[in-house]
Amino acid sequence: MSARSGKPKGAVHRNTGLPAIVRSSETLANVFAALGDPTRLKLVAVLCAGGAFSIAQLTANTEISRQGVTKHLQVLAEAGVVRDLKLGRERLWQLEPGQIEEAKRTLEVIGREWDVALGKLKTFAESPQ
Amino acid sequence: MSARSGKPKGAVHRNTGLPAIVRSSETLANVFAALGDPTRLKLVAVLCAGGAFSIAQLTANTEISRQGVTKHLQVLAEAGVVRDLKLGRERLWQLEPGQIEEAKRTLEVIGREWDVALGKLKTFAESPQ
DNA sequence: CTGACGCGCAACCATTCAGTTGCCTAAAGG
DNA sequence: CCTTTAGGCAACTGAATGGTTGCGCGTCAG
Repeated sequence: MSARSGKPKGAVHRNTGLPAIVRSSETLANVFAALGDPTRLKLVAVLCAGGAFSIAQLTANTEISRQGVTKHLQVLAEAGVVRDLKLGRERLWQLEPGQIEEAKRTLEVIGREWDVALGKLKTFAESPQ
Repeated sequence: MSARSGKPKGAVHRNTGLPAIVRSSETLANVFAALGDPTRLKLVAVLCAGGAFSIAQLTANTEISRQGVTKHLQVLAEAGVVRDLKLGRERLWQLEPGQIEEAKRTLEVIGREWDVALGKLKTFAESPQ
């Protein structure tokens, strides 16, 4: 902080570039955080192969206990990445690709924005004087 | 763990579907985890606007101390999302979009895989017999 | 030279997190 | 009925995380 002077932090979310990245950063960060664990990433990988799987089935693919898997699934559910549906005495889990789609779009925006910035830098460097 | 017994974890990464998602899940999860924090997400959003920023500049946009920002930048750097270059007594940070691109591709694969699975389910449900 | 600035290192604290174990409930099935 | 199977709830532990403060070191400017 110190003597860096003013810069009213509203400057971050102009409507110029990076649009909803900052706005809903909470929700979005939740999605990324949910995917930011090897075990959960594997769970998602299994679930995206289609269908709905029970906790016991999902546990069979991991090295951890059933309760551990349950906790991970809850994290994914709170981030809106998966959804559960009860069936008899089982609880089946399936992917809910909405939030993943949103996260993907964010990464696209970041990459695009970066490319544009590079282009501007280039033209600036090439401009005479 | 309990009755988890053997299970040669090679069964997880068949080459059947979900390709490199599982293989380099460590690295990939690191990238997602790095993006899975509001402060870091904002840092990335600022950095993707182009150019290289010093720590002091980046700190001005957040509510936390300079050391806090430094730590976050280190996390991002270890995930390969940003890169630093020393210049005089300053240390400038810029985006390194390679890993972000990789992460984006992963999300694309997940979505596509899911769509394919839905399609199969549909045709199966519609098939006679 | 001297002071201010930008930054790194290390210690420290509180909170969260991943994972476990133990026990309890409920649905099937013989 | 009794037993098995799938899962939920709660408590607990160790490790990681986010954040802070204090201090020391190089670098630039007057």
